[in-house]
Amino acid sequence: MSNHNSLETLFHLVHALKQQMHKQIEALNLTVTPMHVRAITIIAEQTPCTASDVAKFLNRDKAQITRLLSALISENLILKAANEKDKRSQCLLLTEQGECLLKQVKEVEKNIFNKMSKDISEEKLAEFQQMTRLLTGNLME
Amino acid sequence: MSNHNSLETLFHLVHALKQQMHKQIEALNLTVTPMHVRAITIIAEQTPCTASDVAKFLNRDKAQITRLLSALISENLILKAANEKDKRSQCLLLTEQGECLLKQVKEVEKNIFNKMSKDISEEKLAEFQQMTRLLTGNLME
DNA sequence: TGATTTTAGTTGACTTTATCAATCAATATA
DNA sequence: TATATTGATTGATAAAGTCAACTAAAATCA
Repeated sequence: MSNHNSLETLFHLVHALKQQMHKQIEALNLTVTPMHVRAITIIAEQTPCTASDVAKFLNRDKAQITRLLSALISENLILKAANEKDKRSQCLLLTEQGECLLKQVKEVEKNIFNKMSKDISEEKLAEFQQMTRLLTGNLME
Repeated sequence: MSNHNSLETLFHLVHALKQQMHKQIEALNLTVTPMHVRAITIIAEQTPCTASDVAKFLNRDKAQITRLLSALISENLILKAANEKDKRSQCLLLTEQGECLLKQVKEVEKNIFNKMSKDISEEKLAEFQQMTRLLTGNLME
């Protein structure tokens, strides 16, 4: 496995993923972006969840997260509630509209996952994910 | 392997890759971007190579490729030569400066690859790449 | 052969993603 | 108590990306 080809192979896969996600989200006439989707999912799955949590999970700059969350608030998909533990931060919550969107998005992700993993065994997929995590861990040391 | 986690896992890996690449390119005081690097590598490895070839290889829009190549020409990293087979297109070639950059970039990629694959067998890596290609193929059908 | 369709490359306009720097206030640490 | 760190915001800017429209060359069709 030569180094250039392996890196390029991964870039290709993720690019294909993003294109597929874009296509299916668009087909549902949803106006959210991939990063919106990811943020909403994180907020739905972590409790409590602050901007800092999202930034850490995604390993992104605080500035980007602030803007991303601000957009989601504007779209009435999430809201901020005071964090009793820390006056500097706010807890993020999905609105009803956000919950509704999350359901649609989950469906999209399922479709994409099924398409991607067609004819591939659960075992192989589990191995693949394990390897992905290993590689990521190595890179982040 | 749940669908959301698997997609997220891949995004994390590629994000880590890009960050690592950025860090190492910056450390060499090179002013190129990741896409510059990828384009230069493609041009070096395909003969003949036209803008259309690059766009197809990367599965990107022609507009982006035109701009990318234009930037590389401005930086004197590549040049265009008439394509005798088709008056509409031009063959892309690396300049000496481009060749020099390519060598540095190859070193960066090798470092990243070695870091990423630390303690992982060649066999496992080959399997991983094979799987990556399968998944990409499924998505692009 | 001429008409029509497709393709290579360019430009315009706009969107999405992303980071560094600076700042202020709250919290943690020495 | 003084100092350092952290949460969030804003400014400024860069990189990556796409759709649309266009022109000219090439391919295809009748």
